[in-house]
Amino acid sequence: MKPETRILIADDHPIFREGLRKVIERDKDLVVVAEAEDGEEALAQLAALKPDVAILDLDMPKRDGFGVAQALKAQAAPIAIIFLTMHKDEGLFNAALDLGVKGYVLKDSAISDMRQAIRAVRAGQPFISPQLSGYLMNRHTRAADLVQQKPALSQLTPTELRVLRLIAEDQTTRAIADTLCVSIRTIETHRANISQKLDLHGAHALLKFALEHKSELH
Amino acid sequence: MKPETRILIADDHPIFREGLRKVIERDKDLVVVAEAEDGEEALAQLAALKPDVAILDLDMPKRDGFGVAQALKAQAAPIAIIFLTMHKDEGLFNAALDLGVKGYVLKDSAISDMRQAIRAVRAGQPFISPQLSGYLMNRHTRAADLVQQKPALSQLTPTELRVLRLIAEDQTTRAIADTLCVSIRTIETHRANISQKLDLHGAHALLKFALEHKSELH
DNA sequence: CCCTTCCTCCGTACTACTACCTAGAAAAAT
DNA sequence: ATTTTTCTAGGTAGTAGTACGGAGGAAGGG
Repeated sequence: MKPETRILIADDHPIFREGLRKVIERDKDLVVVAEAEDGEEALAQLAALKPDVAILDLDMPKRDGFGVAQALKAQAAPIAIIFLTMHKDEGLFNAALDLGVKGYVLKDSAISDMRQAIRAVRAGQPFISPQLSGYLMNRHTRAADLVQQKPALSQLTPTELRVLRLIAEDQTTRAIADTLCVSIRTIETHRANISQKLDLHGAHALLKFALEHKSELH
Repeated sequence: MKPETRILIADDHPIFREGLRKVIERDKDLVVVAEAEDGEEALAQLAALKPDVAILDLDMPKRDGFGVAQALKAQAAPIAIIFLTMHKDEGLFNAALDLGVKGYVLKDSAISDMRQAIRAVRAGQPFISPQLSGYLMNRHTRAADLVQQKPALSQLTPTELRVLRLIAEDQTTRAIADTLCVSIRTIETHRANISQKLDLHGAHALLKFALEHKSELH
């Protein structure tokens, strides 16, 4: 068997690459199979060698790490991506997450964190440098629910909460009625009451709300 | 002036406390002013000394770290809290965040991360051990779209993408038609084509999809 | 005991969207 | 120059959900 993880490092500073390689290869099962000094070279190497993990500097000539990630994404290549950057840029960070990048490591903490990061993304787990955890908390928590505590889900009755959970699972009113073994009309009443309590109006307001607050419903 | 940060360590293992103290006090401006071996003692010390940061083990006799944090919260004490734990427990983690705890460090990475964590929470910033970043992502985005890769938005035509964006903004078919100055029927056709291309079926599948992939539509 | 809350169910009208279908004009690709 | 794609628009039908309305029974606290 061969449980080793094959890695590409893309960064335009040779010294940095060398240092990172040394750090990574302290672990015997992590192998750096390629280095690249710009985005084009990285893509070529990635296509040729199909490594398991790509460590991409965001600041590179020709094509930056972001561009490389987009290309990989477009190819649907099964390569886990770790972004490496000096800058704590929230916009870039969010864009990276939206792209599906699971690893985001600050160069400051690369020495201590990179090996853990590689193992994490290899296992499909995300790994975010803790200095950026604030950004992560800002996502979706768009100040709305952090500033004003949750919009009073507490005023809902147990049954209403249950219905709301099922709505969040994209169940139709009929399906919910079957699940709870009650009439459709009952569920419709619950929907109406929930909407009224939460001040929701319009065609899909309830579904939208349920989807957005899914995680608070469990 | 006195820019030093005063710290309390609460953990029931004396050797661990000693080790952590050594690590922390490598930095001259970080001072461990108190140690406690259980929750009661921690609360007493906190009340007496009013340190800036409390590092609380979750697993302690008499009153665990969670209980101490709740008590501090109730007193509205201006003490930043860092939870320290061996366990990767998602429920506990979420409960901690809901309590307002900003620092959450795994014991594994305490040696390398703790000093950064102290500085972060001292500045009001969160610090989450990266091994837990997955939990953080689960909190508001159920991570569904990060795990599976994108279902080919590329096969949509420009107009279809435009319509999809407006759907994601919760616009009704009529509103979209008005915005684009075309007939409602045209938008309905677009919706039908988009749904077909993305293999979406059911009442609100399109809206749900649009909401979940909002970030990829810009 | 009364009153409130909660859960249950129904009627009617209306809106929004889906699910099929056809079809013409313009633009792009071949 | 012909074919294909894209955008446009419509017909007809059905489903899902909203927006009102009303009503009975069960549980619990005053």
